[in-house]
Amino acid sequence: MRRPTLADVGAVAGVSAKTVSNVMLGRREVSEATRLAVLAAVAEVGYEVNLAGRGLVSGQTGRIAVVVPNVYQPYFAELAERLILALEPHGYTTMLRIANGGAAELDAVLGAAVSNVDGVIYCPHFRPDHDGSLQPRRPVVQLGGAPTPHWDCVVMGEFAGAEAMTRHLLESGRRRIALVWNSSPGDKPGGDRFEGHLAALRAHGVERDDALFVAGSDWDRRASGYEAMVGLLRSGASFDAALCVNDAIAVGALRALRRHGLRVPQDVAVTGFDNTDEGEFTVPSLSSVSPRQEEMVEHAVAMLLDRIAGDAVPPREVHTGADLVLRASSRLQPS
Amino acid sequence: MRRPTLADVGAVAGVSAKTVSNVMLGRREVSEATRLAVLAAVAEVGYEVNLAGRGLVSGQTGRIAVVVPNVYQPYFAELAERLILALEPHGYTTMLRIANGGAAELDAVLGAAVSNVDGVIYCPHFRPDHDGSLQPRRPVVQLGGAPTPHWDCVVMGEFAGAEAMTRHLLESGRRRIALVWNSSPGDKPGGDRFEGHLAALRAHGVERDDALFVAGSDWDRRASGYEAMVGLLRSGASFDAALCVNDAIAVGALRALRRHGLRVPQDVAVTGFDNTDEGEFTVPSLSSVSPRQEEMVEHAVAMLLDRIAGDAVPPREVHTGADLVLRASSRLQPS
DNA sequence: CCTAGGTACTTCAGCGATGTCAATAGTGGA
DNA sequence: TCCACTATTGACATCGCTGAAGTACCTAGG
Repeated sequence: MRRPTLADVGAVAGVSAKTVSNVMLGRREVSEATRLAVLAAVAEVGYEVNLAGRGLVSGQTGRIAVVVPNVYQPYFAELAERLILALEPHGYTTMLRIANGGAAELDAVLGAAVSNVDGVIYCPHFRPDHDGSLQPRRPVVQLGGAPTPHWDCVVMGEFAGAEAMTRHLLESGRRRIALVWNSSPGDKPGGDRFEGHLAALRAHGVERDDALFVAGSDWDRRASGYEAMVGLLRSGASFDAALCVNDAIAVGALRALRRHGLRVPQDVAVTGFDNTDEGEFTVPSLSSVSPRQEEMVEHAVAMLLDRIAGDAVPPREVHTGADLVLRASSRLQPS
Repeated sequence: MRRPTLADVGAVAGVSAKTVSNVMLGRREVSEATRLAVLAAVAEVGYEVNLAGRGLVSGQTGRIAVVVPNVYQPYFAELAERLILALEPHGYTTMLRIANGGAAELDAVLGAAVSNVDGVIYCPHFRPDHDGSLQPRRPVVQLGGAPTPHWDCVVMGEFAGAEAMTRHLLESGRRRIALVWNSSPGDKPGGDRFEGHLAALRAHGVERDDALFVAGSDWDRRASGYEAMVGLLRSGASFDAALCVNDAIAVGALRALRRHGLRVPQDVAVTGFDNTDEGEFTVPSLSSVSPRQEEMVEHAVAMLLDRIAGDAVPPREVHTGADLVLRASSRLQPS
């Protein structure tokens, strides 16, 4: 029960292996009669192209690695799904790789772990501290996260989104806005989301208060947001809003506030980031920044295909927008 | 800038390509001195094994296709992540394929779409109506869903889980248990979960009432559970519990009940299935059947590896257990 | 009738890696 | 000193496929 080869098909159809190859590749230099005979033989013996053989000749694999920190987090799951579906029509299959943490992520992008793919789409979790000493061996496009000058980046509207959401809170009369972030403990806040938040504060003449900054453990799990918010409540800080770094953290924070007897949004407004499906069903439903994933994925795929085709311009940055999705958790009136 | 080959490494190390190959494969018939020299040369030229070449010789690809209906649904996302991580230590990389709906799913399992992998792990969405006329061309293990006699199946504790949860509801004094299912409209309920539910009803002498069966659209999205529950409420049926076919549906149902002014669990107990992370953070937190995913994934991977190794016994069925995770949504006392 | 040019197909080499088997070097014993 | 044996290493063929180049046949134009 050996897997049939081109030669086997050719023997059945009465032509050479090369002619069968030409038919499989859709070449025109094959007569219609031969083509039909070959296709019949292909069906008869159940032939399937062996991509190893083809790849050996072409030097291409037809595969793209998508590197995400995890996939149980709705944000990355949705991203991964969109990427898989966007790559498919271009003839690429997707190797999904789970890698999180600086070293593992960089290895997944730069190391031997992703050999045998034509390119990499990298969705970072932490800001990678890559000093540029290692060059990627194949085209890399980074999707989200803090941009680096080492490869192409699609930068989501982090700054604009955080700024707009903070402005929304300020305009609703909130003044003491807590930040529930996901940096490792001891870390300083940073990144474009943080900068966007600061910009809005400055624009409204509100002073920044570091006592209102709290970070969960290094996972952006719901439980981490819960812990972080519990910590903030215990610290005795007073605040009337919580800008959470993403929806998962916000969901955890919502629960902590509820447990603590605080009403959302009357006592504290809560907002998230990513606009995951889940936010529509929380109690109260969650205001969030929607990052236009579709647009991001489109850009990432287009840039990667350019690179694979041999485009050699220096690394680019594409910036996408962000939209506010306002729901009950940040309105003054309860839903 | 051609990609270096075994011969290139050999030229640097002063040995033949074959010896380099032996080093890469970890063969013992290489002296320690040669081994070190080769490894140094590998690092120097940045050599990476070309899997196309290796695959051509070995006839293996080192890849497994994981077919899921979607990945934005936490149940499948968690499953996919576990599978990827479980396959990695065995030297396999995962091609994640998104396929939903009977035809697309079967094609993804049987058709040419998954050629060039060593095996397939298939997580079905609908019960596949496969008549067995098409034989899979490579080892297939089905993970979850209704078992078929056509390939190996890991059957989660659907019957046991649904029975236990229904029993729990009955023992808490609930008598009119609505079923919020995910079959297409017009479909009859079915499957082991349904049977498990019926068994528990029978055991308690409670009669089944088809007016309490409601199905969302064919997606197990949260929104679908919302719609389904709205429909049930509009129908005027009276019920004191809702056994939802999965957590996503349950989350939607919770929202619909809340909107309608019904209290959970005081007026209506709500339960889900899958025990996704999200259920811990809903309001109220969600009772759910936990399917022991870890165990399922373990079995699936083990069975697939057996098959790939050439195990030719007839298709097997492995049944895994299920655990009740009881939270506020099905307790009589509010949390 | 001959030839140029096209069509349809075949033959051949080679992509990179590894299995087979032969060759070589080194070791210990007679 | 020579031989048998083991431990390493190398030469070659091969996996399935496709690009390049070649062959056979046919048609049209002279």
